Amino acid sequence: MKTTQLFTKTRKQAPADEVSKNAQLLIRAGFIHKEMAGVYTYLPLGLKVVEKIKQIVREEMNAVSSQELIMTNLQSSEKWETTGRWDDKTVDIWFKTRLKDDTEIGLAWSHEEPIVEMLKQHISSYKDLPVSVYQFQTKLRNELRAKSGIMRGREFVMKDMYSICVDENQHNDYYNAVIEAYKKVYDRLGIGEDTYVTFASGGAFTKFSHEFQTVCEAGEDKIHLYKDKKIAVNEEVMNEESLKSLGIEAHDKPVEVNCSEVGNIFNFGTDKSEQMGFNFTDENGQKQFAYLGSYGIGITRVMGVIAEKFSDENGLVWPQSIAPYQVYLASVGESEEVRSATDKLYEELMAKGIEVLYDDRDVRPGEKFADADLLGIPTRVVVSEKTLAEASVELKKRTSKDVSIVKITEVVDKLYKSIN
RNA sequence: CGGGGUGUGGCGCAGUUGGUAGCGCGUGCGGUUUGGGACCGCAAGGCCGGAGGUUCGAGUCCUCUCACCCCGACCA
Repeated sequence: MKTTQLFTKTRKQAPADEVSKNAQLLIRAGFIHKEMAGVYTYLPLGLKVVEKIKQIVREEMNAVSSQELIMTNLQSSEKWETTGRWDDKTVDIWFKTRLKDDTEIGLAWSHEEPIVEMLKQHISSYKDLPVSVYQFQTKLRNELRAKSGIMRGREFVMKDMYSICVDENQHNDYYNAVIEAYKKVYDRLGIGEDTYVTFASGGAFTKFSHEFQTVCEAGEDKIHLYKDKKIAVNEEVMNEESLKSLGIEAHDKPVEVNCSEVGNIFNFGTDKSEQMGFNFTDENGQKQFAYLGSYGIGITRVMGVIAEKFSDENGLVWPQSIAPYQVYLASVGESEEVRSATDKLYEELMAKGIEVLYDDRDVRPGEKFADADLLGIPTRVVVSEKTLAEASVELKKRTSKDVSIVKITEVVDKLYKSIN
């Protein structure tokens, strides 16, 4: 992609109505556009990042034999009434609307009840199990107060997965496999080291849930880390009873850190299937209640967390795995020689399948460098008369100040190897 | 939802005691520039969130309303 063709330009100033770092940077860099409080459009650059995050999640969910589908955003009230969660007093973030015939319907803030109802109709035998399905869907939540840019919006993209197992062992095995799959996801997203499996409230259905909390100054949660025991506990469940059940003693001293919840998984056991009448026939012809699990990852929130965590005073700093482009190619000086050499390099990089953003604008070098930094592209390649005099180009990592000189004949291979 | 704050060209802001809007960035054209967001000139672009009111006259005062931001509460 050439900068002159790319939809959206960067801007020097962030809009006054954004305070959170992630939104300021993402807006300045042209990744997102604010529609209203807590509601953002994902522009071409932002969409690329979202899709890359989704693809990593997709690969890891497929690896635990889950199958992708997509549910609807319009939901009937019936499905939620069986669990008592249609009530606005129980779930206070519902967006509700009406059909022309006055039927009240809800806009999806979660898909748990609808998906269980749907699965019920397709599963009747132990031979159908275990099953796991997932989707990437837009969730709509009528939050009283949106905040923190894309980290807590009223409309956001979430991966939610649901597993159905025949018994506790099968279920626990799967649940643990998902925990491992989640760890792989966060590793690949570059936040593995700072992401902790955390004990948290399980809400209405389970005593505890597991959250994946990423250390982040802008996060809304506070967790207590017991590093020696490798246990993290959400502040919301810090009480004697839960600490005792986790084997934490009085002399264990935790470290408190701000975190953002990037994933949350629930072990429902058979509670939910009993409530919703989800059963299947076992080998003996007996009706059994299914074991259910639910597993979420906030796709757009993860993007916000990464934008917050890795950015510096010059802008965004994307991990290579989710950067919108791998290489920022910039020509310095507008001589015919520089121009044609850069054009040629651009074509060669493209031919190798390297995602490159070519800054082909006729602007001063400083502006190109500033934009390369703001956009957070991992590698910057500069072609100028100076470098061409030595048949070379400059290479610079976004995360480093060092500039290396590479022969122009070798740069494509070198980049290809560093990316693949 | 409680408390606080802000709405003026695309963005960031200024606008004195009310006298029918100004700056920077950005944009277009011309020119000089070209290694960390250059500079000169010209130009386009706003009825001041919306409605009502006071007044000879309202961006400036009053009322209502909408939107947005922050703190808190909330976050199965």
